[in-house]
Amino acid sequence: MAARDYGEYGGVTRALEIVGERWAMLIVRDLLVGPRRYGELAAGLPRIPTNILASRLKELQAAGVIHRVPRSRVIIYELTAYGRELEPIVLGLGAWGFKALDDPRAEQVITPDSLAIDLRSAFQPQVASTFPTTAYAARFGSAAVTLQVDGPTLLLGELDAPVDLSFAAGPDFRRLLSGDLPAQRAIASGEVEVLTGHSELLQRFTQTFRLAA
Amino acid sequence: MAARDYGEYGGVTRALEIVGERWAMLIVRDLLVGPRRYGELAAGLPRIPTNILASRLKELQAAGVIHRVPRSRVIIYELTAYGRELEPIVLGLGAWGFKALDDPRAEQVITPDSLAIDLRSAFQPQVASTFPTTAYAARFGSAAVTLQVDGPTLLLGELDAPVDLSFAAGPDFRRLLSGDLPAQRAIASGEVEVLTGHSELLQRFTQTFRLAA
DNA sequence: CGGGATCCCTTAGGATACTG
DNA sequence: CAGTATCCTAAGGGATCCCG
Repeated sequence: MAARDYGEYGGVTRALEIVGERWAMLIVRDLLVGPRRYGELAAGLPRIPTNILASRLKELQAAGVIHRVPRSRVIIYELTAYGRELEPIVLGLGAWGFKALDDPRAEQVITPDSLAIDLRSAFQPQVASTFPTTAYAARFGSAAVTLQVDGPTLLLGELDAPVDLSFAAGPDFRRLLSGDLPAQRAIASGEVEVLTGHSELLQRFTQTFRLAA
Repeated sequence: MAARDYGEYGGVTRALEIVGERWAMLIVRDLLVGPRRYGELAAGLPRIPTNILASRLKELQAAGVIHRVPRSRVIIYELTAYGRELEPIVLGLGAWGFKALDDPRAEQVITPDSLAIDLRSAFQPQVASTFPTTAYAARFGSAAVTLQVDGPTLLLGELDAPVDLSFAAGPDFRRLLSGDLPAQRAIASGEVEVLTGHSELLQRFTQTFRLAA
C-alpha cells in the first residue's frame, strides 16, 4: 500500500486508500445488500478477475471494512459496522451516477445486487408511507428482485407476504425510475409487462421508487 | 473507456466510471473548495503525475463534471452544477476516512484544500449557531486556512472580518477534532499554539468542528 | 465444488524531460 | 504556466490450475 497511497494526510485520501481501488466500492455495494460468499461476489461482478477479488477482500478485511465468517463449512463475507457506514455514500454515488446513465449497451448486464442498490437509492420513504404495505417482484433485463414496502421501510429479498405486483421490463430502467416514462404508457407500449397483480400498482411503484434524471 | 468500465448497467458503476479512477475524486475535492488553475491543482496533489492530471481533467470535462473557463489569459477549472452534486459524497467520504486515520507519517503532507474539506465535513452548523460570528485562522502542519463561522454557515478563505483567533498546530489534527484532546490541554501541552486572540476561543473551535473517531 | 493461488500479458499510472 | 512526450514499473485483465 506504499506506492498507491496519495502522500497526503486527510480524511478523503484515507477513505480512497481504503475503498478507492478499482472494484472495492462495488464489493462494498454488493455486501450492503447482504452477506455474500466468494462465488456469489464473483458472479455479481461479472468481469472481476479472481485474483483481484481475492486481494480486495484481504485489503478490505485488513482495513476493518469487512470480515470473513466461517459458517457451516462455507465462508461468508459481510460488512463490519464500519463498513456499513458507507451505505449513504454508496447510495449517493448510485443516485449521482444514475443521472449519467446512457442507454444500456448490449454487453452490459444488470446484476441483482446492483439493481437492489439502485432501487434503494431510488426509494422515497415519505411517499411510500402514504400507501398500504405492498410487495413487488420486479425484473429488469436478467436481474430480478423482490421488494416489500411497509410504510417508510423497504425490505429487499425476503418477503413475508404474497406478491401484489410482479412485472418484467427491459434493461433500461432509467426512464421508468426518472418518471420520463409514465407507468400506464410503459404498459401500453409493452415496455413493461405485468405478470401478476393489478397493473395500476405499477404507478405506485414508480412513485415509490424515483430518481431524478 | 472501453477496457476500464465495469460491464454493468447501474448507477454506482456509472458513477465509478466517471469519478472512480485514481486521483479523480481528489480533483473534485479540491475544486469543491473553489475554482483552480492547472498549476494550483498540481500543487494541491503533490504526487500526481502531470500527464495523469491532464487526462483526468479531460475525462471529467467529457463527463460534464468540470469545465475549463478561459479567464484573463489563464485557464480556470471549475465544477459544473452536476459536479457540485458530489459535495455530500466527498464530505461523507472525508468523515468516514477520518475515522481510519493513523498518526501522520513524515512523508505525508496536508494541503490547504484537503484541510478545508476536512473542516467542512467536521462543521457542526447547529452548534455553530449558538455562538456569535467568529473568524479563525488555523494552521495544521504546513497548511493554513481561514474560516468564518456566521451562524449556521461556514465561509472558507475570504474573510470580511478581523480574525478572532489564530493558532498553529502540528499535522495531527485528529485528536483535536475528535475531542480526544481537549482545547485547554492542547494549549497547556503546547500541541496547539495560540498566536492571536483569546485562547478560550479554541474551545469554541473544537465544538464547532467535530468529527467522531 | 467452493475458495482461492499462479501464470502471462496488457495497460494504466509513476517519474521525468521537454515544448508552445 | 499549461500542458505533451517518453520510458518504465506495477496493477489489472484473462485463463488455468490447485487444494481441501
